[in-house]
Amino acid sequence: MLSKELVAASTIPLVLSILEEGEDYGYSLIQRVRELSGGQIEWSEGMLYPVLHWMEQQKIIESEWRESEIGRKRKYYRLSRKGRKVLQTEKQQWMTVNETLTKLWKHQPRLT
Amino acid sequence: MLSKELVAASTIPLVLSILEEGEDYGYSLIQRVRELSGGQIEWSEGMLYPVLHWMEQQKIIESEWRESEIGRKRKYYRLSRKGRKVLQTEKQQWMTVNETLTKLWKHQPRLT
DNA sequence: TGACAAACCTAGCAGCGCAAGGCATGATGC
DNA sequence: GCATCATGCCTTGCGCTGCTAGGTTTGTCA
Repeated sequence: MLSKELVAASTIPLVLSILEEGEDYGYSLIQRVRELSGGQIEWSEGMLYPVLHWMEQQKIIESEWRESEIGRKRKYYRLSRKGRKVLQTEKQQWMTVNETLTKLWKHQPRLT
Repeated sequence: MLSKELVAASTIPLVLSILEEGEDYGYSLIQRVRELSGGQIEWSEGMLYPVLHWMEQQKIIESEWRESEIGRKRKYYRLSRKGRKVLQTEKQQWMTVNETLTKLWKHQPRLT
């Protein structure tokens, strides 16, 4: 189980990154993330839906109610133009931290 | 400037990783992180000191007041045995998320 | 017909991040 | 001799927000 801080930090980048590959809906996002992470990342609906609403309000994603092939209604989300930009800066930020950590992890620890 | 979520998620891994290389004190940690990140990560004292206290209380780091060579008192921190274990799981968690994101970023976005 | 999975929603409040403010001391400059 | 800056540590308090817990609807399968 991941720390809640790490979950908080990665939720938006993950949602944006998945939507970059094509539209998707909430319930499915939860499962995609579980699969992609090999079961390590477990989102609850209660945390995801509010995030999606916030992201839509910020206009970084757009939604559309549609009937799926199997006859069930779903709210599909896709990236907006602004969302693509946000994703770029999120990527950048993530990589900054990642590089800082990686730099430290490459060192052999000093012997003291 | 990094998002506060990302700062929250990376603080403990960063502190532990720096201390893995050898003991250090609070004020210096702030500067080390600034340098390591090329000025991207800016910790405030108000957020760091409480974290250090919490970490000490959890016994993942240990502290010792010492007079530095230049005659100023400093509180030096070092990793405990438990801290090394925590660092391992933190690393693992970080890499899990990083790999999930990297996996997504490698794809060419589908054309829709 | 009732039980489960799929799919979505939100009120409410516990908990905590950190801005803001405080203290002490050494060095530097004039 | 005294003001100012950099170094170095500490904590209170409260504004914000994450997410638990609870809810609804619809389709399907036995």
